[in-house]
Amino acid sequence: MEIYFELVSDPAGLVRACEELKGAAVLGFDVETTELDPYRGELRLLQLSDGAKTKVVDMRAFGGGEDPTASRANPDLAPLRDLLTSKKQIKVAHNAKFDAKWTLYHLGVETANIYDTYLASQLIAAGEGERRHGLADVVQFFLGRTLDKSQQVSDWSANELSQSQVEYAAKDAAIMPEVYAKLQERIVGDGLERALALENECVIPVSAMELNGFYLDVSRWREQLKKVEAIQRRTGDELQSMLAGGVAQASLFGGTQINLDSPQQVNDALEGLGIPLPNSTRAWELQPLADGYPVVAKLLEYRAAAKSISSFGENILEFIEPKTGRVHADFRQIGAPTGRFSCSKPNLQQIPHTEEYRRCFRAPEGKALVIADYSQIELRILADFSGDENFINAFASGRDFHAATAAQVFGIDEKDVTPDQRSFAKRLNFGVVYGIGASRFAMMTGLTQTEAENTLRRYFATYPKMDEWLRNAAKTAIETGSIRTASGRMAKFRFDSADRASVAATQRYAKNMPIQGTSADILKRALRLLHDDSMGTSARLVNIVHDEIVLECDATEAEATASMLSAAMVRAAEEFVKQVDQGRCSHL
DNA sequence: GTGAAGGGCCAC
DNA sequence: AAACGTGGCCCTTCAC
Repeated sequence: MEIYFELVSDPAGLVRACEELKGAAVLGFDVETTELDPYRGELRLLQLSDGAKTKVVDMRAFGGGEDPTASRANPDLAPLRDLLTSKKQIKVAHNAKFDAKWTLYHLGVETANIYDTYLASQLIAAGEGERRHGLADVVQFFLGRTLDKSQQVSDWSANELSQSQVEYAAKDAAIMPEVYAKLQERIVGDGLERALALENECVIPVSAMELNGFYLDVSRWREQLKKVEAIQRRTGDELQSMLAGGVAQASLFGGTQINLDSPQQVNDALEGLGIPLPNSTRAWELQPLADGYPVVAKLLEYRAAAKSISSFGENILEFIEPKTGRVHADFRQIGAPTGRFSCSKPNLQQIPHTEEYRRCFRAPEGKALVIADYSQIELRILADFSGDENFINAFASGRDFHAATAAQVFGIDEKDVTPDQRSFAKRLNFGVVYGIGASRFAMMTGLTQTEAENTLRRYFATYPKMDEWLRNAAKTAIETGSIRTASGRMAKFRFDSADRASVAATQRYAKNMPIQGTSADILKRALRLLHDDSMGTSARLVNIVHDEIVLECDATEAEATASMLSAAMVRAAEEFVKQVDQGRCSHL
């Protein structure tokens, strides 16, 4: 495909180019950079295209470079900024977070009216199969054409870019309006407009969050690490000697050393000691044995320390960006088919919730962290979806939710609920949104199969409409092969109807997906509302953990930021479910 | 050496 | 026939 493009490298040329594109309703948008990380590299080219006319802007000619100071302040770039921030035109980009981050950092502007073809493609696929969502894959799938991406990793730092490089850059932007048209047709056809709007409106908040990064107190972190390392050494030594008796052959070098991190070797050693082994050496299987066998208790102690060292040790410090002194993790907007975010490098969504670890992620001097989470959001969504009066009633303000459930299920007064009964109710409440069955409930509570079945039966008899809703979700999944969240986000699945396990897995997933996915819808909506509300304030998004939002702001604005945050979260939730509490909101 | 698979465990 | 959903990351083991 031959395309018409123009390389723009002077102010007058840029004015003309932007003038030519101003009338288009849809603009393809792409950038080429020397690195993947905006803090590390240079924004080399910026491409915009209405599908017919394509402009490739040589950013180096406008003061571009690794340091964004010059390009951000360059008045010659005003026409480009106007175009990007114009709400009139849809900016179509593939994985727009990437382009948005570079333009945010190097041009100082928030791109408006983003349409992300990567997210759109993911929504349409609805978690189905092995489909890939790279631009070339999407072009192949939706347009039936092959896109050459070989120049993507070429050297974009050269002073003189080759003709094929510039042409590649132009093509990537030029094809976007066409990709947009095809995808949008499917989005509308599949009823995914609202879900995609949520996603597209989230791109800027997420881009900003990644650029903001999260401050980590390195000395507190190392302090904690030292403590755990000492525990690991001590428990490791003790465990070695306790296990020694169970190892068949003693080493020639005195002590018998086994690799404590090898489940296989540990398993053999435990067996040698005559310990009745469960199916695996997983913590929850070993826990019941810990009381009777000190060596098992020691193993669990060692494992906990080893896990902390390996997953939450020195490695996280390597993610601190020297330019900012902060951790800039990678958030995937549709990390799970349910719509949940995932996070990596490092995963800030799996930091242990204990005080020793959380205190390391603090606000820098003069700043404050404001943290808010939804209270029992998934259960509230289930209550709202099912309309079950008894279940909704358990949420009445001032009540202990799990105790209220226990009272209803066991037919007693709330003040007479025993700790055991409350614990059963709590585990049922959590399990029910995952489609728990009697066997699993029996295993986790120690009840017999029959007792577990009876308890479950009593639970669902107490909440008949909830039971009905869950059964109906499972039925819908089997009959239609798909299920949706409140925003219309869809999950498709294939299953083997002859295979009971596969059908059961599909039914469990179908019960959980709309709930988990609606929770994700709500969080995404909250991020957008919050972004708009926080304009002109000191509040900055620094982390999200499924139902929790973490902001950093000037210490003097902590109170105001906390009110703003919970207000935005409540408003977002109310767009999808009727009644919701803002949960806890704290600032430190 | 590199990479996939599997066990294990952190978060919600 | 009995496996409660979604992720990421670490380690060992084993094949290439």
